[in-house]
Amino acid sequence: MTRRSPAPEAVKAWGRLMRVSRLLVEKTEYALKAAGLPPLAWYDVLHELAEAGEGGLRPFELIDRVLLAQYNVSRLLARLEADGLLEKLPVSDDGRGQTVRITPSGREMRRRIWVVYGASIAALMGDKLSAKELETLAALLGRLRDPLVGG
Amino acid sequence: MTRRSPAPEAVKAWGRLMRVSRLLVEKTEYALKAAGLPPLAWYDVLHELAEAGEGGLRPFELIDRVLLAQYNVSRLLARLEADGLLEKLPVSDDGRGQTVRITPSGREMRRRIWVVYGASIAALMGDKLSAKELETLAALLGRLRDPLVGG
DNA sequence: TCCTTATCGATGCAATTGCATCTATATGAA
DNA sequence: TTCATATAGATGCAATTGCATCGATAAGGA
Repeated sequence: MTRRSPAPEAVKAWGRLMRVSRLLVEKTEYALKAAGLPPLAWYDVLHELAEAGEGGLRPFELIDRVLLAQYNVSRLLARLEADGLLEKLPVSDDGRGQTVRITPSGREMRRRIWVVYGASIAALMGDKLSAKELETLAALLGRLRDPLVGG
Repeated sequence: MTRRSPAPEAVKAWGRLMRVSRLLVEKTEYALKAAGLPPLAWYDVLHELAEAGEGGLRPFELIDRVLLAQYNVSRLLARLEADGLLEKLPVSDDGRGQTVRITPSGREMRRRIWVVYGASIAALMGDKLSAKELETLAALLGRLRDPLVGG
């Protein structure tokens, strides 16, 4: 990390990015709460587990995907398990680990969250920019990802 | 909030926005921590207070500007005050409130944080996109702000 | 004036997060 | 095998956040 000072355009874009992302998260979390649903992080985990299918995922695989710290994943999984949304299975070839698999309730919860979450995305992004603009935005944001991060 | 489901472009842009903003915040917070400096939220407050000048700001004015909940601002100000970075003054025409003013130490701390924060912005945004692209990004993000929010 | 309601800011308590560390198993070198 | 090191995941404890509410002052109508 060099010690140069940033271009004014960079500062402006940074400020907008920080402010807008927080605003959108806040509004979405609020909508979920108002609907009596759990927070976004739960959706992220359920989404990844649903994608992973019956084979499930190891917690350490989840860590990369959901961008949470190890201890946060550990505790989040414990909460989801307590709610019956996923199950932890021992993994045969590694006694340290476990495999986490989504349950039918978990899939149902994911679906219920998506009704509100998806609507929030539609209202907060889809209604504000055209498809072309959304693609431009996604492309520009993609260039800000760490080169080490694929996808 | 309608119950429509979002366009694929909206979902993709949303995902990028969520992921990139978290990634950039994380990297910046890490850089600050590594330099023995306080978190970004401290900078935000010190920045606003520095802009406000000797007249200071009322806490409720700060709430809009830094996009934090009232109780978070209340406690954040208490921490900054405990560190001597700001002072709270009674306000003559409103017995309920106070005015918060930055101290010289506060200005110095703001400057020190900016060395690292600014460098982080330069590295994470300035180096990744051209000035023109940064302007496009800022303009698109600007359109995502709530219409109620000015600026 | 009196009373009701609104606003400003603080705070008790529970939940969550961050940090450091722990236990247990795996891996790899000697 | 044996020991040192690395990795998977959990957890004790402190700090922070979120929620609800409080105390105090203001504002506005009867």
